Amino acid sequence: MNSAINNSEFNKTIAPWLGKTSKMLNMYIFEVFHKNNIQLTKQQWIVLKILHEDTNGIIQNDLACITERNKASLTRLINVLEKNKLVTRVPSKLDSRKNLIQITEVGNELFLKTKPIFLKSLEIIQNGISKKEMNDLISILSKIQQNLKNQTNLN
Amino acid sequence: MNSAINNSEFNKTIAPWLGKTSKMLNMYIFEVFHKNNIQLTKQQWIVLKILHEDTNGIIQNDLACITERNKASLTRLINVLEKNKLVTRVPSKLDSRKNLIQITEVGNELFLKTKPIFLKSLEIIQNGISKKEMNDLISILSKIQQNLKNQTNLN
DNA sequence: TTAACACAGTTGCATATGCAACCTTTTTTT
DNA sequence: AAAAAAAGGTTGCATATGCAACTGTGTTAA
Repeated sequence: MNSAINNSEFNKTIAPWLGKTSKMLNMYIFEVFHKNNIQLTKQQWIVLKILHEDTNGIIQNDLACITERNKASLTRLINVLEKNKLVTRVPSKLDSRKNLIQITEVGNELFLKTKPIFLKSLEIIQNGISKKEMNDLISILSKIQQNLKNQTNLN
Repeated sequence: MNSAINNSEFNKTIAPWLGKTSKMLNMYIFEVFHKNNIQLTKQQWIVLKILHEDTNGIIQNDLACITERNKASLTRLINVLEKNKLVTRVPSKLDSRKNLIQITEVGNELFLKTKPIFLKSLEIIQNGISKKEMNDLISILSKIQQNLKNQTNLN
């Protein structure tokens, strides 16, 4: 049970920090939503956010691209959201392959209700971290993302 | 498809950066392993790493704690690893509730084979990031983790 | 000592996610 | 125009993960 002191090579890399912090954040958001009787995951929330900002609707492939998941994952995410009446699939009239995903009124209301809660929660967990540190953090993560993109594209 | 320019409040928080970078990293590691014909996920690798360092074996609850997941998740992670002959469940003789999870020889060999590959991959994606930046990053993530812990503990 | 409690693991149910294969429909090639 | 290729979605199969409920075992309190 002694995981405290561990200065191995591995633990000086981002790998253990990134995954763990990200998981903790997801759980925290889920918990906050839960306490407020909101049945949403962070992932679902982000999809709602995007759809809230573009009420014309977005086709699944684009939504997958924007939210950084593959289309199969997005299909299922939309399935859940549709099951919960938060979004609808509207078949495109111009191209019958496409679905336009639109946020419903219920979805929109839920989003507006959760937005301040979500942002407030993020504020709390960024407590004690300066604006500069936040910018640094984002800047470094950007670099890492860029490196990751370069790696996965080449070959 | 235009997700490029987006300076909303939300995008200045860690939320979108953390999740995305973490996911990209997991996928990258999986891809690297795949290319080297290694059937392992990053999560599995980390469990192997811990078991490699403690060949006496570790009981599931402790392993869950060390790897920051709940015991149900760990059970299934171990199921996969056991299925693939990389670890074994050894029932404790002192307390028949407990299982000691031990790495097998096959698991150990696989771990040793993958370790340099893993570390090399991390080096690559940390390319262009100074030691100071890495330390800053880890320090900030530590703070965030601490905040998250405080939040989830208090009620 | 027996009843209550605590601990270790597993399982059901749910979400999230990726890859590969597949079906339709549209676009491009020939 | 017919064949080939590409695009948009869905589905099967797999892993990862959490919560809550449950089983079995050990420890404590009455």
